[in-house]
Amino acid sequence: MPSRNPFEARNVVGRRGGRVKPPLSRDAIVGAALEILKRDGLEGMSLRKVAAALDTGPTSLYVYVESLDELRALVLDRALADVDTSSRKRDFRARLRAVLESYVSVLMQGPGLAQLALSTIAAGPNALRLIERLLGILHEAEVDTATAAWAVDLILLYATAIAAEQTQRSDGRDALASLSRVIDAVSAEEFPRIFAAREPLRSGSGSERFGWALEVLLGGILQNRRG
Amino acid sequence: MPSRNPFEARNVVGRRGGRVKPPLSRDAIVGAALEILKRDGLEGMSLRKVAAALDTGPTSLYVYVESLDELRALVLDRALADVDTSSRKRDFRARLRAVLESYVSVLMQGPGLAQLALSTIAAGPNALRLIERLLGILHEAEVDTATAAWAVDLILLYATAIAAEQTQRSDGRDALASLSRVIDAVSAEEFPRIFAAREPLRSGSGSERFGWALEVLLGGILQNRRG
DNA sequence: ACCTGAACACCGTTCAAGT
DNA sequence: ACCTGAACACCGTTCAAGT
Repeated sequence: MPSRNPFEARNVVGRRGGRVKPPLSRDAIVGAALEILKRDGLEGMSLRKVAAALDTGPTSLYVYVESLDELRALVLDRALADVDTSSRKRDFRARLRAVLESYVSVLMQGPGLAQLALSTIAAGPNALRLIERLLGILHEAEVDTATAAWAVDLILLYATAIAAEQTQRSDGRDALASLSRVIDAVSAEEFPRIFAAREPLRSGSGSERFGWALEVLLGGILQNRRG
Repeated sequence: MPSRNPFEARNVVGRRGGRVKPPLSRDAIVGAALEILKRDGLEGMSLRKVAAALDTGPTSLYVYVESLDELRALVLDRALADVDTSSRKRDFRARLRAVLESYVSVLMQGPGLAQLALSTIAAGPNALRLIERLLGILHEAEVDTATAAWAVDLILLYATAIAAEQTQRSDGRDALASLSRVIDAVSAEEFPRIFAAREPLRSGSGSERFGWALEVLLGGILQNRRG
């Protein structure tokens, strides 16, 4: 008896390009979708492409996934599994920074991931694990629970937005580079302050600005405790 | 001679529902698109719908607009024309808050506007006007130019994200309400800190949190001046 | 229970042809 | 210069039918 179920055989026999066709499953679908998201961006991740990658038709996915929206949420949480929350650095600032840098670097693994994180309120198990860890670090920094709850929201919002800004491109051009060109073209008469600030508006590497912003947020949070 | 150009007549004669069909123009297209965006959200704003609203075919729009991406950027800037930057309140904090509240309320005029602002780096004339004003307010608050440049970025990022979070819905359900349900279901053993913070994580009206976050940002900025 | 093909109601964009 | 119809290469989702 090679298999108890006659249909099972298909999973073994079905091939594409000589490789065995893996059985469909929620996990397989989410994995394939994440790969496509990293490669083709948020708009490029379609149910039809995911289905094609798994050697099946788009309708088959609906057995495992309710809608594209649900798939997007699953993909986001799957990606967040790679966030390293284990930093044991002594200083709580360094710990916070290490965890957030891991989060940002995960979101920057491809175009679309950060955009997905911005347009979806993350609430899967890996998002919860990250939130739990950030709450813990703020607790060690003697931030009360009520303040920490709002602070985590603010910090994650910022980190996500940074990652999105950094990976954003429109029409294949780097979006920040386009902004830079607009700023350079501003007239001193119409927008004197932008003109005066045109250097710092464009300057600073991603991580420089990230570090500064983290100090701003942390400083502001510590001095605005609600508890 | 009723008209110098025989084709001109079409604009006068062409009607739909008894109303005169307005001539196509960049402005008309952007205006129609903004209306649809406010009603149907970002994904609902399609070139084909805009064309239909203007009683023409989708291909006609390409005479005035390069792509959907360009149209989106134009629509965002058109919406930002409604931002009131004229506050003359005495306290610079109150001034900053008034301008940002106007910005957020504009983005909350419908679903999709805030989402659009998050996914597009705003660089049109109305975005520049807003940035100019914020730089001015920070200057009055004695923030140096270099710090102000980064600070405006941070503040706008936050305000935009708040508006997006607040107007976001997935599958017709309020997205924040969904999150609230997830938090309520969290186990005290697996995620003790989230469990402990479940009240404040959900609590606070939009404007309460907005006010707090603004104090955090401003406090942090004032104590982290780079100049 | 799982998978499929066909169909429906949409998309953005291009291109050749018209006025 | 402006506008159009037809066509191309895509979408998400549903439904009836298959194993």
